[in-house]
Amino acid sequence: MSKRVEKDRRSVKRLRPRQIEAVIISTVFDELLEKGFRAVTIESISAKTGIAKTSIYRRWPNKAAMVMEAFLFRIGPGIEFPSKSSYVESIRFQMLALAKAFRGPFGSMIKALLGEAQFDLELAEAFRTRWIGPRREAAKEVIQSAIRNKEIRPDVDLDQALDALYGWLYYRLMIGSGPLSDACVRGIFSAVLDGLRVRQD
Amino acid sequence: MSKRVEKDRRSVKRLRPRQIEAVIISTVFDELLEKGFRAVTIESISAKTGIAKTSIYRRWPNKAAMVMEAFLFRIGPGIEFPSKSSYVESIRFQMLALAKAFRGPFGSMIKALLGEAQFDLELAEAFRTRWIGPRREAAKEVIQSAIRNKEIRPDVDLDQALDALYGWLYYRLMIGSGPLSDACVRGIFSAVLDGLRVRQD
DNA sequence: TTAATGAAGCTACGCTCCGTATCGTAGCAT
DNA sequence: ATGCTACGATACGGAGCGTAGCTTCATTAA
Repeated sequence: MSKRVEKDRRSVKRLRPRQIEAVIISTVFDELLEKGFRAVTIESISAKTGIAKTSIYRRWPNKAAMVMEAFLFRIGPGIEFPSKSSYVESIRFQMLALAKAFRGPFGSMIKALLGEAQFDLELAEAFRTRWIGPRREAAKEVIQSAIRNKEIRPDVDLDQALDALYGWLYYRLMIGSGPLSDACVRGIFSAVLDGLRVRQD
Repeated sequence: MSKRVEKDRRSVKRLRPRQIEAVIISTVFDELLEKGFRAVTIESISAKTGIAKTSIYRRWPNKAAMVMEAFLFRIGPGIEFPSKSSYVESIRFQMLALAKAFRGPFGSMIKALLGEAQFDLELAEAFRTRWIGPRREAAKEVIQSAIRNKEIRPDVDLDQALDALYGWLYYRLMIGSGPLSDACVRGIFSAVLDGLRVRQD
């Protein structure tokens, strides 16, 4: 317990503010991966890093905010839309990549953050504005391009189109009603693109 | 604090096991509505009802299980599919009713339970098998009827169809990316039914 | 009627984590 | 050299968890 403190009594003894931020964020991220959201506590991070609890509370109001910061810092810009032969194809590939990410530790983090966000208004807001928002904007642009390119109907609402396309991914992630396999992505993607209804040709 | 205990020292003094179950479930439900999931604790329910904490722990292993029981007991069978001129119409109306329910306290409970389920395997399992599962089965039957009636394409996977139709509802509930208004339901429903893609007629 | 038994109540405990306050002091800038 | 700022240490009160030991009551069976 707090090996660092013992070891550093002589040499370092005290970290610079900038270092503290970085050390905490990286430790939080690692602990998140290794032990999950519930196991990460302010106290455990303080103990693990040797940084005083008070120093953590000086930066973040609570655990959720701290974890969110670590999450966003490490995740970076997210998953891009690759260039493909068509915009629809680009969306399909991005969705496959997102589903793949959802299957791993990244998915676990989203699960936990979104779960916790149900009880924490600020976290929910942060999740919306800092994670969901930017990604929706990027996706909207691609869809608009697809509309201009006459691949997608021009009369659909962009937000509604996004929810129709991506909603089920989060639904399956949270509920676990089915796999997030490539086959599923392809199936649902084409179902939504082409419609469930029998054609009245 | 524990007015009941004082008051009943003479007359009732001790509840029967059956009564205890009922009193707890109904109190949990009310508190859930009034104060939300996080504010409901085993200790607060014990204090409110005057029933000993130990008696609660004799019945449920933890708060989540207790809350789930209260939720299911009061909610009952859920929202039915009404008879309409077509099966697709029936689904549309049921979805409108579900969205309406999601807008109220019932939606808050789903939010909280599903949020908590991200951290509690047993609760997640209970949520899947006792809430999601039965409703999916009912929906599948309607979709199968719709397929037999040639309203919906026969080549779609039932689970995938369900996720395409309903995923966004849970997504919006959890993330709050947009309203759950009737207009939205109509928009997304018809988008998924008819497809986002431009027809290649 | 009386004893046994099962279940409730009561109390108290140890634990973890929260979030805050206080205080001495190290590191940096001037 | 001197001050300012931020860190580390420590301590605290509080909530809530889940468990244990014990007493008390209601029901049932002898």
